[in-house]
Amino acid sequence: METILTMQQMVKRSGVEASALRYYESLGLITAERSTGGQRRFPRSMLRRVAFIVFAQRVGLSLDEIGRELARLPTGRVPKGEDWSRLSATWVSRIDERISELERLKAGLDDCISCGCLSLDQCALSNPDDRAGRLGPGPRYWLRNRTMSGLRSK
Amino acid sequence: METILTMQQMVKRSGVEASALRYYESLGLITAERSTGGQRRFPRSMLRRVAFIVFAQRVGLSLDEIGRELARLPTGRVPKGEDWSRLSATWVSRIDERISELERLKAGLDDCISCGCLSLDQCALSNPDDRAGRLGPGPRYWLRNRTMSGLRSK
DNA sequence: ATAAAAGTTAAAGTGAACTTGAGGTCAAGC
DNA sequence: GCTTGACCTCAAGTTCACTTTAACTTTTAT
Repeated sequence: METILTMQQMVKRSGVEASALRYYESLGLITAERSTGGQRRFPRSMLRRVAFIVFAQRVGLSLDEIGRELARLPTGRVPKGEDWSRLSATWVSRIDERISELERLKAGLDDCISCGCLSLDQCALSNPDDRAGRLGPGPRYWLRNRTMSGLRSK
Repeated sequence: METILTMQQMVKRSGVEASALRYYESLGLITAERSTGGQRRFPRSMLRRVAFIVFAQRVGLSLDEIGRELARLPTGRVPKGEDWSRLSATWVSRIDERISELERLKAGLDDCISCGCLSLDQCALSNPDDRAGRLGPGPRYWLRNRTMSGLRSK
């Protein structure tokens, strides 16, 4: 178990491509030391940071949000388990929200799609007012807020 | 209840912006008659088609997939409730998959993030091999397949 | 008859999260 | 010492699902 990893080792162990890791570094989500020749040398702790990023993305956070979360980690020392779990504590409600939306959609498959109510006027699931109220400027944003990221609405 | 709708009426009743409706038409997801002057005139049945599109997006399908679904509708007659529900029948399993992923993520918040296992090597939730096997060419696609659209894997 | 509102097209722009390419440098093994 | 594979930077390209803009034409209401 080396305590310092090269780019390739990071890629292998995290499953995240080099280009993505460089991109994350450019956003300040991760950091790396440099060899005398200017190549990246990652402390092992970065592996966990990358894991957190991947995990958070699956939960539905944008890299921007992830950056803000990571900023709340203690500086100057390697974060401990409890530091990480403090961050992810707020995710549970987001996950629950998205799950319940999916449950509603599932229920709506029969109730709403197969019956005549999918005229958009009467259906609670795809009610334009409902949508307009909750979702702001159109389906693009609505999708970003509700389906794609799924958990970003507040 | 007019049987033919103008653009504005479509927008009002569907909650989907005119630019999006034009875009959908350009993709062949919806169609429209034209007035003598070249303006779009939508049959009422298009409202339901748009509703289906919106619904399907919430479930997590891409417009491309939605197009393929819509292609399975009967041509030559206005689709009935059962036609629609036949299409959406396959979604239930996709929704269930995504829900159970979210459940796993939720469980992982404590099990995986806060403990030491989030070194990516031992953790089943963010195991690179697991990911690599399921997700193909990297996190970008992985995110498309699993988080963003959530339900597209087969 | 005319003004205002609504609609048209085609092309370019947007934002997120990367990826790709060009043109070079670094490090390890023989 | 040299080759080979890994690595570097910076800029531009990609995908998706739209939106915006510009320059015009239709429809509707007065």
